[in-house]
Amino acid sequence: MKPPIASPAAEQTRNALVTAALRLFGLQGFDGTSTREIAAAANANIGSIAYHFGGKDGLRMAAADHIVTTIQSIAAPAIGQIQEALETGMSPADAHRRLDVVVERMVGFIAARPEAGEIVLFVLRELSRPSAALDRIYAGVFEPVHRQLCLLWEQATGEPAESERTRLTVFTLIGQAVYFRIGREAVLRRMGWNEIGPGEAGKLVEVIKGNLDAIVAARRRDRP
Amino acid sequence: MKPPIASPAAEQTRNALVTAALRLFGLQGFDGTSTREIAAAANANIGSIAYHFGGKDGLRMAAADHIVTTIQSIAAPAIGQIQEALETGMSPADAHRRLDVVVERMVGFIAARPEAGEIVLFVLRELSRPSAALDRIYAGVFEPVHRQLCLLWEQATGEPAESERTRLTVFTLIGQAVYFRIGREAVLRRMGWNEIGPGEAGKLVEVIKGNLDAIVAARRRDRP
DNA sequence: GTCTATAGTCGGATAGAC
DNA sequence: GTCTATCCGACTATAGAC
Repeated sequence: MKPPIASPAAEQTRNALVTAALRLFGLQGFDGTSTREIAAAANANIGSIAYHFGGKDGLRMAAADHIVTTIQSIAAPAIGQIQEALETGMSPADAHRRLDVVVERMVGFIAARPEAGEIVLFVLRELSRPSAALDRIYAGVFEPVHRQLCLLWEQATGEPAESERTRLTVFTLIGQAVYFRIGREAVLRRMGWNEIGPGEAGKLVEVIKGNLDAIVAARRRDRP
Repeated sequence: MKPPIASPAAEQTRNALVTAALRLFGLQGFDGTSTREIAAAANANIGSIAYHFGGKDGLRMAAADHIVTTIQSIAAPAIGQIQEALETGMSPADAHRRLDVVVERMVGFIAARPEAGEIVLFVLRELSRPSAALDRIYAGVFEPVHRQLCLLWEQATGEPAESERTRLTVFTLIGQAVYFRIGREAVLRRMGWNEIGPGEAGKLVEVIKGNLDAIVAARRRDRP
């Protein structure tokens, strides 16, 4: 637990530890990372981990919380805007356009942005080996974002937001983006790329947006 | 290295170790799994790991090789059949139908089959932290399968198999399936499912096949 | 081929000095 | 609050008995 009154120096140590832990856990996994390594990367002392977080597990939870607040602060304006539009009503074309924008942002964030990469990798590791940290991330990020997208999908296609098909379809959209992070190594080799930078990310966005457009159009044809 | 002449008992120990290692590495990661644990799961002795594989790393390579031969034996007939059809020529509709079948198989394999789950998890861990083991898996499984799919895609849509867009599109297809393994925990929670069994897998197949149909149709419209 | 014993390393946690 | 020293447990690898 965080002490009630924290000096600026203490807060700085805390932040450095959380940041380093997030990066190293994401890159090497929880088991693959030692507290000594984290302390060294944060220019902090090993003992400070126990002091600030009670131990390695506490540091994992703190990293998860950090992710939740980070993403929420990034996504809050976008979600608010969508929420507002949902309440005042929007046309299917408008919803479709907003979906395009979301895909663009999501692909850029997940597949290409290096700072975001740490977060994505951390979350993926939590997904593959769920711990208490995942519960917070799921409740704070995953579920609300997925729900928003389902609502947008309903506006764009007319399919009920909470229908099984809609929820699964939204997962397939997310999956297309996520794969370019997960399978990055295979993608790089097969494409002959050295990295997924802005240029490559643009190509991914184009393809995934093309897929989205095709799927939305087909679904809309199903419900005239 | 495998000794030149192996008794049946030795071979059995070897196999038990590789099988156990594959499962545990996939579930817990390489660092998260101890050789003691593997030996116990295989009903073998700790020393036998050093004897048969030289050490923990050798066991990882052996597990990778096991995956390659397993998948190749499963996929060989399907690939041969496609290869044959490619040589004698096939209609776009025929190619599209074959793509549907591939998606069905792939989703069933990746997302639902429990025995396959071990393999998928192992591969995903290798992708996120590439080692020499990944090289074999990539060359033996990944690259050839992806290449086949690109050829099928060309037959179905008319887009060149090795164009950037085709290769990326095939990755988005794979990504849709893979995500249901990676993000399984999030999917289960959001869908209110307890597992991804045959029933759930059927729903995934339906959605992903629907997506595939929509994308293929759109691409074909682009090249009349 | 299989197993036991052991050497050597590294990890997380803690107590106590400052 | 920060840092050092240290304990104790767990791990891999190896040597040698059988």
